[in-house]
Amino acid sequence: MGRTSDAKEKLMEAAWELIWAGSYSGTSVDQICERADVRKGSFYHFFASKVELAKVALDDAWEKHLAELDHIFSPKHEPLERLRKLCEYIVKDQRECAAKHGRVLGCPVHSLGSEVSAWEGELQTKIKQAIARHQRYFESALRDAAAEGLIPKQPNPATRAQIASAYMEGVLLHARILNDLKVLDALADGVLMIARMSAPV
Amino acid sequence: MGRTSDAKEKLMEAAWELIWAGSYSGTSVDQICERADVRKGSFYHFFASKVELAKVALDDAWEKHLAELDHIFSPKHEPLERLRKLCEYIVKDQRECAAKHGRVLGCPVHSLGSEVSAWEGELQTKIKQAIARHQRYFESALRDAAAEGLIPKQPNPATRAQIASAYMEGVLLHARILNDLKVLDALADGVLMIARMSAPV
DNA sequence: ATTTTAGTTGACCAATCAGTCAACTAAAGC
DNA sequence: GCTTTAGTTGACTGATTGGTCAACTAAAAT
Repeated sequence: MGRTSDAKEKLMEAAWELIWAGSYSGTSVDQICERADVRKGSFYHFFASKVELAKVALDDAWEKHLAELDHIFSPKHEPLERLRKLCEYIVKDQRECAAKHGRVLGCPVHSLGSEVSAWEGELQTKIKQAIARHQRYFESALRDAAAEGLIPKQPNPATRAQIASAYMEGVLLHARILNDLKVLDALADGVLMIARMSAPV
Repeated sequence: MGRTSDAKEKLMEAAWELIWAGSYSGTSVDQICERADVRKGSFYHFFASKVELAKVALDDAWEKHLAELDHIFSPKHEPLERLRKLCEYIVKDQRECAAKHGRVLGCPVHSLGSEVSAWEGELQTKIKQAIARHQRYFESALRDAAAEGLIPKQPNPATRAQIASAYMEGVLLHARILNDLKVLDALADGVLMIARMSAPV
């Protein structure tokens, strides 16, 4: 079946890292090719366009993240322990990326999502789906926590999940802009405080 | 002193709107000029570079926002009322921008800040300053609220301000990516819940 | 009214952009 | 070992990028 190659994987990895560290518009196809050590002809052999590569790279990264989420949010862990584990995983991941790239990168889905929010197409759809699914993990854990009497029934798990995930996104964005890992130290406590807080008076 | 002109203001407004609606890298000098109905030569008569214009436009927008913040966070309002007023102002502003641009835009400082986070220079400095100052308004109101016994002493105002402002950023980012004004409906309640929550057990 | 000076214009630049293509190469399957 | 076919290459395109400049224009100051 002709010769084999790892150029596709190298391109995906290079693209994802460059877009994550910088931005989609600010990353050129030439840069991606140079980083992947692949010629441009090969790029367009594997991908129809730059945005097509972004889509495939996002898919790939999200699938890997999903596997991790399923592990973290396994019902074998106590509900609130799941949230704590998620925070620890994210902080660990941010630390590793910061060590690798020399700066804090934050959440790739939200960085890319914010930049291309005005577009229409599959990339936008994938990003929205990822955010919605991520929130569902939160909601599930919080519903279990409420059912087990670990947290108040009000605000309800859906509302709480929205607040907690928005907070988490905010912290990651903050850490990226300030390029400061210390911002992440408070993440787990903050999420758990939100998870346990009671409804307004 | 030679002829006068409003080209500088027109360029600043056009640039700010285009960058806010889209992104810095995705907005070209030609686009900015076309929108402002100004020729490129005039652009470089007033601004040394594209990034220079972004800096001045950010300064301008931030100064206008600061005036609004001083009004909202006036001690003549009750501490928690200040936070509610801020939320209402932000939601109102987002509604107006959405009506004007046909989509929810979120916070311009954070969108730009996230995109250019890897850069160094004055633009980056200005963005970090704006975020820090914004958080200080939160902290001041929360400290007053704690002093007046309106909210628990723990978590302390600084921690609470970090959580509340990160949450707010997260909600705005969420609203932008999902392009949905409904996301903002819960903002005020969420901020006030965080303002009133008690420390973890 | 004339000089001064701030602002305007459109042609221009080298570099870079995303994307194309025909010729070429090497490995897999037979 | 030959054929098939997937992958590689580098030169190429036209459009766009940020930025320059000398000639020009009009209003303010004298």
